Amino acid sequence: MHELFAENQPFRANGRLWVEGPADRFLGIGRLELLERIAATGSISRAAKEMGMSYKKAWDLVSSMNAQARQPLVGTQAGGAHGGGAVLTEAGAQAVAEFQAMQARFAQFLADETARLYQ
Amino acid sequence: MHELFAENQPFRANGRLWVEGPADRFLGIGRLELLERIAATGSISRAAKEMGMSYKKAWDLVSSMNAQARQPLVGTQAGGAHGGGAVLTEAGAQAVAEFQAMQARFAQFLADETARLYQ
DNA sequence: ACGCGTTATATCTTTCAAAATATAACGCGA
DNA sequence: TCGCGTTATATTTTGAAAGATATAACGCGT
Repeated sequence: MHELFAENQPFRANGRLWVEGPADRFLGIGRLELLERIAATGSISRAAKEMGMSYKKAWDLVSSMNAQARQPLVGTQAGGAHGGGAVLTEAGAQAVAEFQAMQARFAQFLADETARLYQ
Repeated sequence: MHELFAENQPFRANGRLWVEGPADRFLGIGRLELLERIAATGSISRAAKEMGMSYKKAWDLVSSMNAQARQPLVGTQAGGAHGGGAVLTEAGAQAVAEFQAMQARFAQFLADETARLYQ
């Protein structure tokens, strides 16, 4: 039994993980979910609505990611069938997959650190 | 060479790590530094001043930590020689040491993840 | 030509956390 | 007894981020 963090294990390690570029944040858990929902819905506005996020905020995030990546993560079309839409590019799909994996390793790290509090 | 995160390695993994209790945050990088400076200066107010933090904010953090820990991390005295002061308890010193170690492992994790972006 | 739903963008408003300010209490030493 | 620097606490102010609102542009289908 550990002295500092004992009694019903109420403490746990937690954290946030992201990838940052020279100036701005590039990818985090919120941007990841946004990309996932854009892929699922084919629309920035629908993805934003699903997340309870304003369209402006979602668009700003997409703009930030597209500006920083060598190739855009999201392709957009204004106007056209159904008014337009957005799709994940190949680079976007790759970014999603890589950050999902990074996030999974981070979850394991946090679980290990929480266990260590009581070892 | 990696396709997504290439060219002069401008991207890096970064993050924040903390220990949280049932209700509130318990220990993070800011609280750690505050504890370290309290230990060094023997005073909440001096520690706060060194960090460019208001005394109130520092006191709130100390209060939060002391309330959540089984034993207080910081002992305080109002009044007395030099007006009073604050010291790190044994539990406080232990918490500092443990979180420093956790933070070091996290730094290694982040370095590994940054390297992986370009592997 | 017009309507529709979307992207694209600017501006205004709100909210909320951080900071600033103020005041009391404490207890030793001069 | 008074001053000092500290802890302890409440209240007010500020500022930045988030959200809301407004408007334009786009291009396909009817």
